[in-house]
Amino acid sequence: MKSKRVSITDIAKELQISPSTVSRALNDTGKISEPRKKEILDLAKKMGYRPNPFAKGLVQNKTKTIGLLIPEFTHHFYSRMLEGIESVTSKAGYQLIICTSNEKQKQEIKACQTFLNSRVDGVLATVCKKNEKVDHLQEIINSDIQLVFMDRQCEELEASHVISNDFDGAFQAVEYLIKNRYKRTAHIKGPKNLSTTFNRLMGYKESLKKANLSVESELILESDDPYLLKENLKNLLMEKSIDSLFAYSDYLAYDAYQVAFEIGLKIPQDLAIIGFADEPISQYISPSLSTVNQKPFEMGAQAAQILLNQIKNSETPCEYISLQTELMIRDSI
Amino acid sequence: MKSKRVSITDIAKELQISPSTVSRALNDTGKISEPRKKEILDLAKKMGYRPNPFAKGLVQNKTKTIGLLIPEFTHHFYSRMLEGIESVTSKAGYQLIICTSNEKQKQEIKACQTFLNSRVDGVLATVCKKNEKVDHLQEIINSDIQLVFMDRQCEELEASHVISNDFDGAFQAVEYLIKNRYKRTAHIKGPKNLSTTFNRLMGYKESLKKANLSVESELILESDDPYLLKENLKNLLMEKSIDSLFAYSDYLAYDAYQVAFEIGLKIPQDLAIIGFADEPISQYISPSLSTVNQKPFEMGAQAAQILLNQIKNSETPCEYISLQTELMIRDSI
DNA sequence: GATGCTGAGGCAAACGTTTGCGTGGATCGT
DNA sequence: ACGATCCACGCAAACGTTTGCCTCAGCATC
Repeated sequence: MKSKRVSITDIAKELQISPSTVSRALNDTGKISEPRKKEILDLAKKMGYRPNPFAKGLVQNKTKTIGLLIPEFTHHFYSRMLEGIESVTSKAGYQLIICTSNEKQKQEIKACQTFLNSRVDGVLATVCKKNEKVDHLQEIINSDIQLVFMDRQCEELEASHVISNDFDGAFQAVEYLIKNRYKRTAHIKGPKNLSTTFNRLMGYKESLKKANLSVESELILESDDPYLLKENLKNLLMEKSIDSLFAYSDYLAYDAYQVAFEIGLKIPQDLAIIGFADEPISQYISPSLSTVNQKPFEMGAQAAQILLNQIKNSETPCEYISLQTELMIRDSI
Repeated sequence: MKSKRVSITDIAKELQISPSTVSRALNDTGKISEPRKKEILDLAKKMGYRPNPFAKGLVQNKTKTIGLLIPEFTHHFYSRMLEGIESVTSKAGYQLIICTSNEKQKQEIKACQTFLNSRVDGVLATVCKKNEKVDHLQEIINSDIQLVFMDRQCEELEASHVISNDFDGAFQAVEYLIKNRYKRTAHIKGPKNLSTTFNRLMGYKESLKKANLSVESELILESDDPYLLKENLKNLLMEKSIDSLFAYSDYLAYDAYQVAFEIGLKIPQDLAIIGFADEPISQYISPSLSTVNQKPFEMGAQAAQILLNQIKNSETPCEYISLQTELMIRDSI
C-alpha cells in the first residue's frame, strides 16, 4: 500500500487531458461538461486522490487554519470553550493550531510568532493575565490576520470579542445575596489587568449601591498573593464582620471554603458564598457551590463563527458580543 | 503596514545573489561563507522575512504538524495530557491539529480523514470507546504516517503506545483495601472494549487472588447503563454484602457516593471507596476521594517524544510504555 | 457564405522553496 | 608550475495547483 501520492497530473495523464481540466472538475468551478466532470471525479475517487494542501496554499495564499491561543486547558471553562470552537471550525473545514500561554506573556508572544509563521487565516485568543504590552497582538492585526478575543477583552486593540456579561453576572449574584437578607458581602477580586476582574467588581459595587448599601473598600480583597488573601479573609471572618462573599472565580471560592472550615464556620449558615464560572467541581464539593454559569461552549462557538465570517469577508465590521450568564443556586447560600 | 510578503527571491534580488544561496544561509545547510551568511541573515531580519510553509512543505513533503485525536477535553485527564503533548511539540517546532471524537466512531473516522488530507507527519490518538473497526487507523499507518496511542491501547494495530500501568494501579488499590482489613470489595467496570477496563479488572481480580479471596462475579458491576448500575449498587449495599469498592474511574466513584448517601451510609465507615484518574474534583468532594494518579502530563509528553523520534527516523521500532501509577490515599478509606 | 458568439478545454506562468549538479576560482600537494 | 581538491555559489528543475488567456469547433445570425 505504500503507493505514491496521486496528483492531479496523474489523473490528467490517465485520461489524456490537461491538469487544468481536472482541477476545474474537482473544484466544480465551471467551464466543464457534465460527462467529463463525472468521468474525472470517478477516476479521482478510484485512484484515491487527495488534494495537496501545500500546492493549493501556495497558489491561493489561504491556509484554512486558525490559531487558538488559550492560557491553559485544565480549567473546565477553557476546555469547554475549545469544544465549542472545534464544533464550528471542523464543520467549516478549518483546522486549529493550538498554543497555550500558561498565563505567561513570553509564551503568548511566541504563540503569535507561530501564528504568523504558519500563515493562519485567523486567530482566536484569550489573552493572559500579565500582558503589559500588546505589540504582538497588534502585529497579528497588521499582518491582515483576523482576530477575535474571547472571555477577556483587550481594549487597546480594535478587534471583535465574545465575552460574558461579567457585570450583570456579578450584579445578579450580589443582588441574590442581598435579597436573601445577607447584610455585609465581601468580594474577592480577580487578577489585575483583566477586563473580567474590573467588570465583576463593578457589578458587585453597583448591586450594593442599588440596594442603598455602602461600598466598603476593606471588604474588597486582592487575590494576587494567595497567602495574603487567606490571612485577610481569616481576619474578616474572625471579626464576624461579613456574612457573605462573592468571589471572582470558583477556585477563589474554594479558598474561602478552606478558610471558613479552618476557623470552624459553617457554610452557608455563617458565611454564604457565590463563585463564578461553574466549574464541574462546584456541584460535587460540599456544600455545593452556588455560582455563575458562563456558557463557555457558546462563547467558543460564537467567537469561531464571527472569525469565519471575518475571514470570508474582511470588510465585516467588528462584533462585540456579551453573553448572558446564569445564576446557579446550590447549597452554599 | 499592508506590505507584501517578502520572499527568498526578494532578498536574493536585493543582494544580487541567487535564491539558492539565500536558502542555504537561512537553513544553515553548509556551503556558504560566514560573512555572506551574516549579511543575508541580517537583511532577512530587517526585511521581516518569514519562510512560506507551503512552498517548503511542497518541496520537502514534510508538514511539521501532528494530528491529535482525543475523545474530549473536559476531563482533567485529557486536558492535562494535552498540556504535556504541547510542551514537547511546541519546543520541537511542530504544530498540533486537534480533533475530538466525542467518543463517537463516526467523528473519529472523520478526524482521520482530516489528518490524511492535511498530510500530518504523525498522529497521537486516544481511541474512542465504541470502536468496532479500526480501518481508519490502519489507513493512517498504511499512508506511512507515524502513529502513537495514548492511554488506551489498540491491540489490532502495530503501533507504539504510552499507557498507564492499569493492572498495577488497580492491584495496589485493592491490595490497600485488603490490608486495611476490608473483607469484601466490589468493582465497577469501565466501558466495554477498552484495554483500560480489562486491565483494571484483571488487577482487581489478581489482587483478590493473591490474598486468597475469591472473585465473586456478583461483585463486579457493569457501568454502561448508569441507572442499572445505581440500582445494582444500591442492592449490594442494602444487603450489606460489601464494605468497600474499587471503581474504574473517579466519576463512577462519585456515583457510588451518591448511592451511599442516599441510603444513609457513611464513607469510609460503611463503605470505603477508591477511584481511578485523580480528577481535581476528588480532592474537594467530601470526604475526599482516594484514587490512582495516572500522570497524564508525562503520558502526553512521552507519547509526543516517541512520535517525534519515529518521524525523524521511520525505522525506529515501536515502543510500548507503561507508566507507573501512584495511589493517592485520602479520606474515602 | 462570411461573421460573430459561445462553450469546452489546453497552455503556460506563477506561487516560494529546496537541491543535485555544474563551474570557476582559490588552495594544496608534489 | 601543474594537476587535484575543495569551497562558495549559481543554474534550473521540481513539488502540485490554480488561473488568465488562447484556441478551436460548432452554431446562429445576417
